Amino acid sequence: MSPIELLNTHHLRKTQFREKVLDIFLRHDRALSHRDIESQISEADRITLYRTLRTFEEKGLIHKAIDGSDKLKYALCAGHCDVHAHHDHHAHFHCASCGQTFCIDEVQPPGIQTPPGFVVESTHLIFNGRCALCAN
Amino acid sequence: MSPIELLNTHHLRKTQFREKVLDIFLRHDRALSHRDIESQISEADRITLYRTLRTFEEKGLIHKAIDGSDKLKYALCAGHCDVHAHHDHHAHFHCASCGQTFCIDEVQPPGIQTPPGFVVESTHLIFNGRCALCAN
DNA sequence: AGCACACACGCAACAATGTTGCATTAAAAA
DNA sequence: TTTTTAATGCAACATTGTTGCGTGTGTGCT
Repeated sequence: MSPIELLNTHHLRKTQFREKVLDIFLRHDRALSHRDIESQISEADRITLYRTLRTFEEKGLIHKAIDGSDKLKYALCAGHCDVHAHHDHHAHFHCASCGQTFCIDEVQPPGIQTPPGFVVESTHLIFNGRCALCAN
Repeated sequence: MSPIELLNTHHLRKTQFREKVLDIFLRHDRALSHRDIESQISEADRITLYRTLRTFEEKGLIHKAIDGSDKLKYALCAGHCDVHAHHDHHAHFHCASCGQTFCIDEVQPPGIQTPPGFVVESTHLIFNGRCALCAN
């Protein structure tokens, strides 16, 4: 999947900036923070990036990757997200050492016994620890 | 458990400010953000609160309650945390409507099959949805 | 009780992160 | 190509978090 294809299928205008951002996501198989992305685009405009990420999330290209760190991160949706709802029920692994966040698609969050009256809309499962590189 | 007892058992100095903060935690059975606490103390000093919360977390009185919102929250430890390690493997429910976060002690996070080399140190399970009050 | 020491507090200054408004520019439609 | 619509870039501002330092307060000691 190329940046342009992604923009087309999600009915978004094709701009240089958006293509750059998507290209970065496609080249990294993990969740990225605002800073991660900004530092990889020369002469990136902070504000435009904030708005680009918000738009991408609203249109279902990316979703928030909740990893338990204080930083908000985003990851490319695996294709089953759309405009109406994110199906972000998958798990994330956050490395406490290098700060990187990886998507763990294999693990399914458990069912819930919430108190009566509570309605669950999405579930997040976070594993915190050390990645293969930092564990040694 | 009273504020003073908590400070004593954790070997912390008893100050007015700390007692106020602990009193707020004891009166609310849920995770609180910096803002939540600040707004309940008249003439609270932002910086002192940051340092108080950090100290409380280091000494094992409170722990970070990761709820998937962009805000960092803290909740009182249930007694099994200490100076050396937080046993924060329990689940949190975050209401998307009112923003409140509740601890769900009954649910146990599942085991993991992480990629080889990855070491898990803690697990967080977050349920996002609507609480009993907001669901109607 | 009084004293000394360590620590907590409160303030200032700064750094990082996120938001809003508006004029300009670029993409899509006519 | 022209018109229309949306994205961009900049300024200004709001919020959140950090660091340094002088002052005040709690605690242990004599």
